[in-house]
Amino acid sequence: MDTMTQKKYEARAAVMKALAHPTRLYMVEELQKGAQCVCKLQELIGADMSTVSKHLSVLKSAGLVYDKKEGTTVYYFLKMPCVSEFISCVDTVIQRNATEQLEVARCCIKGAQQL
Amino acid sequence: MDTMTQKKYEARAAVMKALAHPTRLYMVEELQKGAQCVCKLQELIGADMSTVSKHLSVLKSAGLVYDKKEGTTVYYFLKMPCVSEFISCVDTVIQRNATEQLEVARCCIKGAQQL
DNA sequence: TTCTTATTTGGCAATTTAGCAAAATAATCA
DNA sequence: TGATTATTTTGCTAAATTGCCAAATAAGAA
Repeated sequence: MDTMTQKKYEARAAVMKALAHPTRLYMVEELQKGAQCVCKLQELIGADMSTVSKHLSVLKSAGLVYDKKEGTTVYYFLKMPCVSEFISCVDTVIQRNATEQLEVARCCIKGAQQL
Repeated sequence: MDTMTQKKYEARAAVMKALAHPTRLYMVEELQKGAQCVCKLQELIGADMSTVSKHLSVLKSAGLVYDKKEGTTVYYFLKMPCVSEFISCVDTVIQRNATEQLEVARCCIKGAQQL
């Protein structure tokens, strides 16, 4: 694999990594509805303010959000027009996995037919 | 955030995590072209066989691939119909980031206009 | 200027992840 | 059966990630 190709996968992985956390996925979905300040996100998430801020900076480094300061308040905006389809894809995988699991249970585990 | 909602984001993050590695993204893209045995993937990737095997098991645990044994050879198959769009979305983000960076350079850094 | 509010940064411990090497499995072949 | 090939598992160490706390910044209000 040449260097260019390697760089390509590293770049993709960097974006994926930024999204690979429950809290950050939640943030992304909230921000899809509209911009929010850090304080509001903290309220929704319920973690330490510094934790929320750090998660936002991870998303920002990956270029998934940008921020805008108004007074002392910082608003974060999502810049990922394809989020919906993106998340739908992930949900499709999850749903298929669940379905498969269920089928295995139904046919192979006694007492699971009625599930 | 209720438990159900939390579970949802954790499930999504688990899938994302499985994809958040250059090697695994490469594997996914190779498998999109068609099933491959571990040996072939190792050859393409050039890492230790055990490393390749472990990456594949991560993808498998996330339900992104399944495997089929033929003799001593194990073939891996991708089961993620939406991969293409998924990766396109990531690439879109990367490209926009690159474009923005370039614009910043052009307008704000002396000697960068000709880029 | 000092106080207050909103946010970011630095430090640190706990957990997770990555990748190699060696040992364990599994299936086929001689 | 013993040898061979393909793959997985285990053990280990190094590196990265997470989240809280405390300290540092930044902007506006008193």
